[in-house]
Amino acid sequence: MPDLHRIEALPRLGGRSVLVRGWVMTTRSSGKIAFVMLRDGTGYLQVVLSKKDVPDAAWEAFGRLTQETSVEVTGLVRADTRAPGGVELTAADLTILGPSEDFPITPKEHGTAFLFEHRHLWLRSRRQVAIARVRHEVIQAIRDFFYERNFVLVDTPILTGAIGEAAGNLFSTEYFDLGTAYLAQTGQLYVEAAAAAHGKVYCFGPTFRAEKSKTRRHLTEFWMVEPEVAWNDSDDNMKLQEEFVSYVVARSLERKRAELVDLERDTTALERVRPPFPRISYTDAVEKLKALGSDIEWGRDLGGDAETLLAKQYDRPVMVYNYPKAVKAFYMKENPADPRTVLNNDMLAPEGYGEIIGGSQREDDYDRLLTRIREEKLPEEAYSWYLDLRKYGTFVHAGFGLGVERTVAWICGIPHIREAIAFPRTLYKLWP
RNA sequence: UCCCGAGUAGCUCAGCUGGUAGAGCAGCCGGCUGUUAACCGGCGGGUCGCAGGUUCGAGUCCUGCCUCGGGAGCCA
Repeated sequence: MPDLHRIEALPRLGGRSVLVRGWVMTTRSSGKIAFVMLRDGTGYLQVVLSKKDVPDAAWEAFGRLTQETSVEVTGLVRADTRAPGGVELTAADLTILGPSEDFPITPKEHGTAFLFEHRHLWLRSRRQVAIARVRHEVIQAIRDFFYERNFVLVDTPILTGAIGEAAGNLFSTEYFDLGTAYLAQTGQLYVEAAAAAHGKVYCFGPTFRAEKSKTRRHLTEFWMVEPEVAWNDSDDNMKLQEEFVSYVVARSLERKRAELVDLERDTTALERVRPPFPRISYTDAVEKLKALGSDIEWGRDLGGDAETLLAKQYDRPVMVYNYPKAVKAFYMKENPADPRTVLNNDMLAPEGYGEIIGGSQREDDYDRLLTRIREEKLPEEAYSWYLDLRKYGTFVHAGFGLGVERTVAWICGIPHIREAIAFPRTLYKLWP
């Protein structure tokens, strides 16, 4: 029997006899000649069977092929312009390895509810395979970016005591004799501690939000990468963000172009994603939005509609900085030039994908931070270790969080964030 | 929590002002030696989300409930 090869290797094996294993996507036949579209995870291959050239058992097996049957095929690799992909396999033999009865996901249309009920099987479809591979590249690019710049990865806890922001939107669980533990909604406070140890750090892991959000931009469990850099101010922070996002997009274009083409993504929109990104202050953004007909008022956070409207004015991600203090988290540093605002910024992706980054320079003054904790009526004791960071050699520092699924959804050009993760967790989806 | 929308065959949907439930795909049988979501002919397939009400008669009208989708709020 010939050697086993993956479909991705076949274009280089023209004229050779090979063994391929995979799953049947579709079959077609015209009486005495038959076609099988096969996938093995590395690619897609058309197999051609001619009744007179294969054993009777193989021809009979073809008749029993159904969608997603796993098979073993031997044959001759041949270039052929009639084959999708340009290469096909002229079968010498075909054996069924695992039958597949009534595969639920047919080549026709399905609704999203049905598809997510069958997410474990939907993952096999061509489109979902392409998205997963772009995600894989995005994550690898994230790690490479920080590795190349000598950031240290620090894994932050998923189980935490009362910390972060208000506890109402956190998942909770009993934790031995210590009372209630919460699932982390950010690793930021911990990376701030680690930044004083290593200078440049990041954490990367799952985050949990118990918000009852039902939108195409929200998940209850999502992946977030959060760099934190000692001695960076808000301007440095924004500079890092635009370099970072440009790097991730460029890597996706460079190494996953075929997948983006599969997804019918307009890659010219991604080619434009290079520094510098436009920057606009919150105050100027409000004026601009008003001129565009929005009913936004200074002091309110930007809603989804306002974000989309603003982002549409630019051909690459836009950074909005210095929001009103009242609508932002306690740990953000007050803007010395305008104490009504803080030194923060959001990055809005183009094409309506919304906020992919939220970041800020952190409050590094002990007394002001304590005042803010008290103003927000947060449990002071729980933040004693966080306050310690300002007590022992306080330092200017800034960081941000990037949502992986939102970024992947934007790069892929898919309408819903749920498709950007293998097994999404949403308000009504805990299975499969 | 609030506001919209949708539940009819395995799937996607149509079903008008109330009058005996339909199509395409999938499945099964047959045909075809180059198909590209192949095509052609045939066959089977239904508690119309649930409960109640109006009516001679309800998939269709009314009330309540359930489930799901989108959006608001919150955020990545």
